This record gives sequence, structure tokens and C-alpha cells, in this order.
Amino acid sequence: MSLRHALLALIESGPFTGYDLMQKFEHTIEYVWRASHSQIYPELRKLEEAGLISPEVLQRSENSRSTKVAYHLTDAGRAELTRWVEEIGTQPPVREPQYLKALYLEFSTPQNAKAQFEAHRVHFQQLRDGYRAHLQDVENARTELMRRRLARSPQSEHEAIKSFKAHVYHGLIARSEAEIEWAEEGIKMLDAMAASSSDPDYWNTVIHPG
Amino acid sequence: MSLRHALLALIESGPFTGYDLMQKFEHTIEYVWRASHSQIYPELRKLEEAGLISPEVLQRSENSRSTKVAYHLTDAGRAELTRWVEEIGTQPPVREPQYLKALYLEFSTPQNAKAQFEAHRVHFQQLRDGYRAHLQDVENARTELMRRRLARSPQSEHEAIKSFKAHVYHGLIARSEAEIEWAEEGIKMLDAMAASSSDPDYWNTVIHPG
DNA sequence: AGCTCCATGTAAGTCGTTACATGATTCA
DNA sequence: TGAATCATGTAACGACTTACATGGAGCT
Repeated sequence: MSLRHALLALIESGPFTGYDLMQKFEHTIEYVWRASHSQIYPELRKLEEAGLISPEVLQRSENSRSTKVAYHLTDAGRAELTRWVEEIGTQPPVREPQYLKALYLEFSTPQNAKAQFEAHRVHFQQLRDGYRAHLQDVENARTELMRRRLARSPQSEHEAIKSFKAHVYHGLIARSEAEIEWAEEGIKMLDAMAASSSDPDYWNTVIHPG
Repeated sequence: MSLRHALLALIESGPFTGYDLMQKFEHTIEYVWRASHSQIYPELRKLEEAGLISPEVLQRSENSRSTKVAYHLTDAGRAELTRWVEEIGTQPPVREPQYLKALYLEFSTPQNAKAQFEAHRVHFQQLRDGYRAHLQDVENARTELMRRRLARSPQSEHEAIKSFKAHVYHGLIARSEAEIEWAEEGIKMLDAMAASSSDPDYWNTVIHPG
């Protein structure tokens, strides 16, 4: 049920069209929740039917007959947003494909195990770099979304609002770094095994061929 | 596609019935991948149809007409297991409901924000404790699964196999601890805001009522 | 005239959840 | 005899993915 609330939270800084929201997802929320346009458009219709957002029909441009729809948060929508923020959510079940695979690396070679850890490291380094860049943008209110949100709240709250967001990205950075470290420790583990192995073809020998 | 491979990996230590597999999930794999019996039974049928596992019909007990089905890994199944372990998987998109919510804590009170972080901390403390206990079980080969797996591989590989599994649980513990720390820092952040606030009703004042 | 955004959808299929069901065996 | 455990399913629904589609607007 997170998509609907992500949309409500974004629209609070609106009005936005479906297309706008798609872009916000790509550039900001994506770091925390991914969604594609084929999910967003139908969900907006549902939110409208539920009375949580209200559509405003706009011209696509000056002297143009064709239109686009921008959505506003309704009072009911704001109430639902608050309800969600106050609800203690149940955590999703653990489902970690890479860790699952790491449990069974003995079905292949140390060479492959190393490649798996390498890929893991690279992935989380990239993620971390994205988070870092975005953290800078948030702290300096460089995103349109941050500026809109701050414009609607009293100056005295600006620091608090920025702190919440910065705290999230700091957490995600810390997590990525834990993943990087895990991958590096995996590689060290393999190197140590290689060093203590008598097999000259250690790296290419399947550990448990069955 | 992880469920099918989790099942193949478990059945490698088999033969197991659907019910057995359900239990293994609950007590071991659950720490990395959750699955319910209503998913497992149909998936087993698919694996059988694909020729990756083969059924063996057994009596449910001595002098009993009713039967149960235990599955064995076929050669094709083992090949698929190896293929999966060697494949560099794409990481699932980030989708973090708690972090999403934490981005929007300003829509409620500091009191609520604290409760959210508290719940987060408790959840990951429990997870971590489960991982720690399971890590002990794995390192001392106290689970049936570990004993079965070790029984099928040469003594010389036992340390490597245990190390891979221990490394996974160490990683999950580290991650849980990062989450705990994140929650605690969130609470500290709120306390600091309270200390520097002039509002006597700080904890119950909605930060951004809109 | 063609390319790139802008803007908005549908359809098929996979994966997963919750709830509903049923019957056998074992043990107190 | 009744409860717990063993054993195995189906059905409805929701979330998400990938692919397929379409048309306007603006710029070169």
C-alpha cells in the first residue's frame, strides 16, 4: 500500500500531473520506492475515485485544445496521509536474493563467488553515490520538491523538515556501506581460503559438486 | 525467480516433502527468503513438470494406505542450481516502506516520529537476535540441514561451506545493527530538536499541518 | 519531416498474500 | 474422543513488470 501514500505525499507539494509524478519518482523517491508510469496512472484514478485527490484539467499549452490533468490533495487525502504517517506499519518479510545465493556459493567455484561479491560491491557503491548526491541536493534545497515543501511551511520548521529527509539518506548511505563491507569481507574470506589451500587450481574448483 | 532456486537448494539435501520444505523455510531460509505453503506446493509441481525434481511416492507411515510425496533433485535440477549460482543477478529495486514514511514525518508530531523509530529499533533487535541464534546453530552444525549438507561433501570442504553460511548471517546481523543505529539516531535527533525548541508542547505539535 | 519530450494509457503475465478447505495420523 | 501435527491443496485478490500503443507539442 506504499505507492498510494508516496503519491499522496508528493501531491501535497502539488498540483502535479501523472507525468510530473513519474519524473519525481525517477529523480527523488526512486531512492526509496520505485514505481513505473504503468502503475502510477491507474493508481491516480483510484485515488481520485476514493476522493483523496481532485483533478484539475489544464491546457497542455497556450492556444492548445488538448489537455492534461493535474491533481490536488483533498482534505480527505491529507487526513489519509496523516493516518498513514501515524500508523505503525508491519515490516515486509525478509526477501534477499543475493544473500540467498550467498548461502549456496559452494555449488560453484571460488572464482564465481568472488565475482558475485564484486558485483554486489559495485552495485552498492553506485547506490551510495546516488544517495550522497541526493543528500547534498536535499540539504541545500536544490530540488524543486524541497523548495515547494519548504515554501509551504513556516521558516522555523525548515530545519526539522530537512533533518528528517537527511536522516533517511544518511541511513541509506550507512546501509549501502554495510553492504559494501560485507562484499569486501566475502572477498577477503575467499582469499584467505585460497592462501590456506593446497589445491593449485583452487579458484576454478567447484567446492561441492554433489 | 528466487523461490524455485531456494527449493532446489533445499532439495539438494533431500529428499523432502512439500511439508518438510515448508518447515525448513520457517526455521532456516525464512531468515533470507519467506515463502508460504500455498506458494510452495504449486511451485513444486512446476519444478516437477520442468524435470528439475523427481517425485518419490512414500507411505505416510507403516501399514498406512495414504501416501506423501518426497522430491529428489534431478541432474537437470542440479544443472539449473549451478546456473543460478553462477548468474550475476540484477538487484531488486529499492522499496523501503519505513524509509518512505520517515521522509514525511513532518506530517505528524515528534511524539509519533519517536514511536516510529522505536518500533523500527525493536523490530531489528528481534531480527538480529534471531540471526545470532541461527548463526550459532549453523556454526555448530546443529541444524538437520547443515548436517545433511556436510554429510554429502568431503571433510576438507566443511569449513568453507560453514564459512559461506556464517558470512551471510554475519552480514544480516551487521545490517540489522545498522538499522538499530539509524533508529537510535532518529530518536537522538528528535531529542535534540526538543531541547532547542521553545514550544512547551513540542512533542505533540504537528510539524507541518499544511 | 523527423526527433525528442510531454502525456497517458492497456494487456498479459508473474509473484505473493490471505483465506478457505480437507483429510490422515498420533498421542494424551 | 479430541487436539496437535502431518500433508496438501484452491481461489480471490493485489502489487508489480514488461511490452505494446497512441497522439500532441516544440524544435531543427
